[in-house]
Amino acid sequence: MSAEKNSPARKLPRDFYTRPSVLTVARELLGKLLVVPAGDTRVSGKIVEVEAYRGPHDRAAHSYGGRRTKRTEPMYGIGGTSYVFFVYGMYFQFNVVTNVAEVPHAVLIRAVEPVEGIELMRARRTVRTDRDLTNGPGKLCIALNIDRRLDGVDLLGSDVWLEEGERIAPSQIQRGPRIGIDYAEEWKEKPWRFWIKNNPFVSR
DNA sequence: CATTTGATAACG
DNA sequence: GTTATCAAATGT
Repeated sequence: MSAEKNSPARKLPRDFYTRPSVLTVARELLGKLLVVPAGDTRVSGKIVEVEAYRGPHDRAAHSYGGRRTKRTEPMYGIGGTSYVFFVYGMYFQFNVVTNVAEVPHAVLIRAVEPVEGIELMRARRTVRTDRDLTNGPGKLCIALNIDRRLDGVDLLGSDVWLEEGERIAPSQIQRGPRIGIDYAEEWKEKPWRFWIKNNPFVSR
């Protein structure tokens, strides 16, 4: 496993992230592999559910209205930067920043399917079934050990990154409204959540 | 349905 | 500086 530990050849390139449409990037993130190294091994998961946030216009985005604080700063970085934030007093959420610098768009990773390091995930999460390991945005952060230390890091670096994965046919992709943003008025109905049809690891 | 705390905005 | 409000969720 150490031979491909950091497999740079499969890492998604900068221009995957800097494209202008956050919706396109969100859709194409499905099937990709999210990797977080753990010592000499890797813990990873296939992305099966995402949501796009398109600030400053999107009322649901933390960058709504151009809000720029210490917390939201990473969103203004270049595409391919990570944005990890803390919510509800106990959970982290992992996001991939898209577009060019100064345009605060991001994609929230809502669920992944465990691929590598499943034993480590089980140790970190104490749940009955493997299905509950990573089927939610807060859960996957615990399973993959994603926290504040990964906020604002470069996804082309070696702390956390994304790799080429399975190609998902357009017919296998479903879309619908985002979750947990009841305060976002007309923006809450935008169908900016994408997931892989029938995948058991999509959040409930 | 209770939980739990950092970030943020609104004060003064 | 201090205080009040609330949040891209989860476990039960």
